[in-house]
Amino acid sequence: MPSVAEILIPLALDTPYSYVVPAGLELANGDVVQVPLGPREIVGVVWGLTETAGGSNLRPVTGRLPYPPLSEPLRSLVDWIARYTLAPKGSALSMVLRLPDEANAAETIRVAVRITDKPPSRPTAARTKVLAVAADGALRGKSALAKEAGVSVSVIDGLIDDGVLETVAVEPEPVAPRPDPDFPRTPLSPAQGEAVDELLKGFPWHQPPGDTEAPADLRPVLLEGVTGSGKTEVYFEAVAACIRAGLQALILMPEIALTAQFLDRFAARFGVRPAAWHSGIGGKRRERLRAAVAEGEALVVVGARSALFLPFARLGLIVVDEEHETAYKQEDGVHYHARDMAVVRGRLEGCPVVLTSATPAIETRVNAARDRYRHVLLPERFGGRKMPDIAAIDMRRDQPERGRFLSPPLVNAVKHTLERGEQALLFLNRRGYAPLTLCRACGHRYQCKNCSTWLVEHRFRRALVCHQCGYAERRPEACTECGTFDNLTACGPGVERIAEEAAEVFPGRRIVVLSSDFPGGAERLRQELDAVAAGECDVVIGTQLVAKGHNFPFLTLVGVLDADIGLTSGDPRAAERTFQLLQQVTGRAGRGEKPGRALVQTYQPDHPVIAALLSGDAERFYAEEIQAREAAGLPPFGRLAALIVSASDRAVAEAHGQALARAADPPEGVMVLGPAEAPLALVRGRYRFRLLVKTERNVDLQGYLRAWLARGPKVRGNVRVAIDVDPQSFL
DNA sequence: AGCACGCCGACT
DNA sequence: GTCGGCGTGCTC
Repeated sequence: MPSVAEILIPLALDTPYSYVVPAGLELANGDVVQVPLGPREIVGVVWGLTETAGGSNLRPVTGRLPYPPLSEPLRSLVDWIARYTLAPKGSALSMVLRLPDEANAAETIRVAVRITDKPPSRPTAARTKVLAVAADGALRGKSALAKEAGVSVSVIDGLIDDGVLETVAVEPEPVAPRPDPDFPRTPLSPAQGEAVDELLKGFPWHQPPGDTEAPADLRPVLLEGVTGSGKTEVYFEAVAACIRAGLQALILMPEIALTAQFLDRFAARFGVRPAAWHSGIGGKRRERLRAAVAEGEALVVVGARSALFLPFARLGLIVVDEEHETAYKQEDGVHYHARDMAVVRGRLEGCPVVLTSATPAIETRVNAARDRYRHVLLPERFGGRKMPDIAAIDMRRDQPERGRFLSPPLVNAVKHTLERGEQALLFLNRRGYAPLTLCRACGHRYQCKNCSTWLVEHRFRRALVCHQCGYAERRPEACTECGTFDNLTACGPGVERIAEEAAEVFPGRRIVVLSSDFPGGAERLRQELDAVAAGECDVVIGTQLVAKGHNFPFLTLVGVLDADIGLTSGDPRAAERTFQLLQQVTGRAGRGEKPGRALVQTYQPDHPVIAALLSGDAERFYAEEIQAREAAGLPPFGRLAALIVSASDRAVAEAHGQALARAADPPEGVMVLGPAEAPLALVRGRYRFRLLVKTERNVDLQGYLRAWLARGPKVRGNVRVAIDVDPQSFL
């Protein structure tokens, strides 16, 4: 009887394909194989094996590939994610199986040169310069040496040919140096020590001293502690314990937080920087790290959400840092939330999962409150540092002049801060100069021609820009609608406009604007962040990116320019988002010795979000918000989903979306909310139309959505429908 | 994801 | 007349 293998192929296919296993080939589930598919050969994974009677007309498996097989938990994760997200199984597999693309296998050349005792046969000026540098006998990379000597690489090559320099093959830089769990570290505070004990309690690989048979508790743990309470040091101890137990640990971080600062902090605890995994690491290095993970060599991996799909050999712990971060949401291809998938992977691997945050997501808080998750609290800042003092500036009373956005009390506070030689941050979560441009003559508002959003003026670039799809046009001199000359007006402030105002109000001060569109790109932005952290700037004007990642030790005053932004956005998570963001950004004040101060400009100081922020009473905010959600049947008590219809043609996307809406026929407990607030967006060359659905908790959302799709207009090749279960953003 | 087949418009 | 755009369907 021939063996038949079910092979899952990492393409948008729902089911595995069957192949005959040729005689002499032993296959097991999870093996990585090559199979013919149409005219080509492709990589797949053994998803099942059967014995079948009768000669079949199936094509044979070409052979097994020399990669570690996918473990059972990882295969279950693929199945689980495909089921939960309604994505084709093959698509889910493709997140796990990113095998080497030979194309970009280039790694920086691993050849170093060293001086020999042979003198150059023909000394030239350039050669002398090189020899002066190389005289110390140290090993250097070819290009590094050329650069240091100020000559071109060909001079070095000439010297190698001449025998003056010798080449030495260099061991590739280790991808995964071994962290030392017992590296000397600064002692923990008593509160931290207690949190560590509490955290480890119940971890299956942890034996509490003196307690021989403590029952394992595999519930995920929410590690909650205010900004500056030292959560990181606490979970580092869990990582250390995990390494001592001979297991691997994964630390997930939002992409933005994966900074040199964090890696250094890790190095201070463990002696070496951890292996880092993110979209930027490519080629050979990526493959070597992957292999090191699969062999259990890499003990700790710090990575962005895609690290969740690495083939760990012995996973012992997953930490999700800043678990409330929206960056954990994957919004294209397979839509998933990395925090939740981490919890699933932990369950499948039988390993503990720790979620950390100063401002947990509502759903995580609810899970903790209902004992689905354990809850470990760090209520105080580390080392007796005080929480910043937060006060409101009521904009109805302390109005700035017309056309200005900084209120007099805030200006004064900044001036005093600067006089003391300290830093101030003005926070406004709006890039560009002005969020809306309109014509004074005819009232025409400039809108993106792709998306349903206003165009944002970027004065520096002299352009109107769509923040959804990146569409940009030159800011017109005359209204494109009525032709009136020079009569466009900028409505509302963005960070650029605040910078303009700050330059007038704080003359002679060094002012920097930090936003994700920083001129010169991500690398320049990173340098600028470092410069700010080093105190080389007086006033920082920043968007939400300053709320995360970097610490600014000289910062003692935070001014929130418009705390009310986002409270009226129509997003069911608006209150939660705003609270988290403001809590994080005001928490930046006073990281150094000095206690910090935050001033919050608002038109509605009595709004529950603002009031909770001012009083520092996060508990009250969570309690009220949870109650409101429950009453409205919103997540985490009900569920939300979006159907995302996409097509390369705007009209097609829209028409198909509307047709789908008409075919909804919702049963009891399901509400089709209709198109999202700004339903249309252009994403990567395709128009997306978003339809929102809300269900009560006990409704089978997956089943309903499947039925709906089956009933709706037939999905043709150019139109695609994706399902985003519990979407995190409605903008 | 590729790749082929097929149907339409615009070129030597 | 054909070249080539892309929409459509198929791959065990």
